[in-house]
Amino acid sequence: MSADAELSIGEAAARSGVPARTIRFYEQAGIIKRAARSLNRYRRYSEAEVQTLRFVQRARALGFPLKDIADLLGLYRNTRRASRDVKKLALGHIAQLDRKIADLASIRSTIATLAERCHGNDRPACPILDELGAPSHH
Amino acid sequence: MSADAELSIGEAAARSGVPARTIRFYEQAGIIKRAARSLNRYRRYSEAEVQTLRFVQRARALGFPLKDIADLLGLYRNTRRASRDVKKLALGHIAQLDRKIADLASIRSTIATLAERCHGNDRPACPILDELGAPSHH
DNA sequence: CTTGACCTTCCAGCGACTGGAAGCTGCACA
DNA sequence: TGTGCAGCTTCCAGTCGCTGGAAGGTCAAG
Repeated sequence: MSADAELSIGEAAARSGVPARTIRFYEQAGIIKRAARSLNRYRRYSEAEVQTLRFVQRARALGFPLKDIADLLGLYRNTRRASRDVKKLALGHIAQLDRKIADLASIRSTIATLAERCHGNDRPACPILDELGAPSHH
Repeated sequence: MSADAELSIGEAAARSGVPARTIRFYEQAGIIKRAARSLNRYRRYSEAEVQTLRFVQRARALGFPLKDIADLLGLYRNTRRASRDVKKLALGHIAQLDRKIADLASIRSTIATLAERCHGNDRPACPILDELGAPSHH
């Protein structure tokens, strides 16, 4: 039950994998609570807070925006949450990802087609530039 | 051969599809040249400049960063360019896109797996939060 | 003569950091 | 005791590609 705050920000960074600067940023951004301070005004962290930092880090690695992560943390800490709410956030994020992937794939395919048709030699003729400069042929 | 600068920024915006604000931004960012001004200091655009704006717009729609677009515009205007240089830019961009798409797809798959295992009901048990909060099981 | 649409400039914010500057603090070593 | 350096503090600025707002000048119509 030790809620002791024994770690410096650098130690919390090392243990959590979140850079010290980013920890300060998350505090400033309101994602995590203001850290406790020791007499010299240095931030102090408990293992529980390191745990929270790891949570944030994993959620970021899954591409969740910080706003969603704040919500996820709230749900995480709320033992009376409904898993429905968590799933809703996840599915929303998946939908976002699908949209982005589809956009990028479409772009990729367009450029790839153009690039295939470009000789890529020392002469100027180039279907890529032709397409970009096309006088509104649609 | 008319290099007449007869259009206001609003008209150039309407003809090119690039918002007036964005045209000013492109000028400020050095993507396009400083526009000519009429007596009242309003910007004036020729059809050729509208053409350039469309070029930028199409390149943006293909996800090229503005830096690359500046280069592409240079190549576009240089009739002695080598198509090799254009293709190189395009292939570099494709590589970028592929990396991004792979990242997003991997994330998507991870979240989807987690979400499938989440009941999404009114009870708190949730594999998504379990995974995010896992105490460094690796 | 006033209204309203257009144009001008500059400043700020988005998201999620990251880097730098300037200044304290703490600890090891001579 | 000094000295050096790592680590901590704060705040400001930059990234990328816009977009919004404020405060003001200009112009044509009613």
